[in-house]
Amino acid sequence: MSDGDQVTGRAPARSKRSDALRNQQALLAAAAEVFVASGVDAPIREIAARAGVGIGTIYRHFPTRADLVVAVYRHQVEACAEAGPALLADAGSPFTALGRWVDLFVDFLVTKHGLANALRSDSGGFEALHAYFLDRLVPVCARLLDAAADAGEIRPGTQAYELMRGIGNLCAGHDGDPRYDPRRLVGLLLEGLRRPPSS
Amino acid sequence: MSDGDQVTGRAPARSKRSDALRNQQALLAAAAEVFVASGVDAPIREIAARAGVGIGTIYRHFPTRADLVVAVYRHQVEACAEAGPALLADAGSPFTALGRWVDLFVDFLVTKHGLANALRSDSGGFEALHAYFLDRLVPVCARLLDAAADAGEIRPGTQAYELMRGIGNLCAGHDGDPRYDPRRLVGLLLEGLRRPPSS
DNA sequence: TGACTAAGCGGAACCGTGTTCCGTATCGTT
DNA sequence: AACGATACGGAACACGGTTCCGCTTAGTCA
Repeated sequence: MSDGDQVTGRAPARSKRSDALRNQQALLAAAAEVFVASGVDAPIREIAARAGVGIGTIYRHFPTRADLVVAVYRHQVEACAEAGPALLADAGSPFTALGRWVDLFVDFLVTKHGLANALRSDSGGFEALHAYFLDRLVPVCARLLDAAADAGEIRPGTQAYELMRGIGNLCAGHDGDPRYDPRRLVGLLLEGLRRPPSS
Repeated sequence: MSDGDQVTGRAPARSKRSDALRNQQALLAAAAEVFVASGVDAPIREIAARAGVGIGTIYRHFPTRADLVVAVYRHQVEACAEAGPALLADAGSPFTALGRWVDLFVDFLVTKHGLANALRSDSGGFEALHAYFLDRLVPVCARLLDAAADAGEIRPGTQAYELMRGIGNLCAGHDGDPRYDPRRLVGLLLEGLRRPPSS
């Protein structure tokens, strides 16, 4: 890990210099994009270029590839968690918010997917991350679902864990096969969640 | 595939020149050794060096890594199959023959292990290979078991498929962890097969 | 047997990645 | 403003895959 906290703690930003912090953020964002576009095996240089930093910088912040992947993972979980309430407040309707949120969640899953490979050998740190991810996101999703249900936009009674699990499974087989677009199916799933027009 | 036959056929050695054939054999043997020692991701150069040929030669015979791995796989199955009767004839006792044969079989399994990875994407050719391997080897093992049982060296009634499956499973978790030596356990398994001294 | 041809060989050279290292730029402080 | 610590960038190196081409040699034919 490049910063000093455990999975359960918040990022302490223990850094000294402002530019270092800026670069770290840029790197996390760039890596997330590149991972989505090219998988976790994307060339380091590509990530550095996208972030607008040198190669040395990336190695200073994240000595190993696993460090970077884990950091992105946590960053994405955080972003997802924080985006929930924000979307609820900003988007036109709870259902729209839910839709946007699910989109972020899918981004996250795609990134997460190669992660299992990148972390083989990394002892049991993987399970801890997974638990963290569930603890953090299920409540957020639940709140979005509740809001949409309260607004009468979707049928009530859907369980957040179940929905997230379903989305996760839809994203699982994703191997770059152009014939299989998980996002399309997830969209369908959401559509199916809609309350049937009150007959 | 570099030679032109299917899984079910014998190697046709359709080549024209003798040295080409020799090199192909040397390459198969060398690759098998290197795969056992360093896994299927071993550098091409290392295999070429071990076989005493140039890099170009390896690429001419086996254009892709999968080609080489498949060829080694089939070569090993063949070697295993042919070694059975030979060992039975040469070794002192059927049990010794069985022991030696199992040793070869383990070599094969270790090689085979990384194979699944190397063949992802290679359509369903993998299942065909697996079926071929079972068809070819189960009878050989069965004959060794029968001979040893007839000689009173092991308890009768052991099923070849079951034994092979068990050995396969013992070799499965093999990740280069020095604390886990499949061969040791397989030895134990064989020892357990021995007929208890007729009480 | 010797000349000839093309199959086959070796490995230098090239490319794309990961990784290291150090001179330079920048930040924050005094 | 000056200065030391910190961080930055990217050239340089290491390493493995892949290509390509001049040389060697097996096999043939007279």
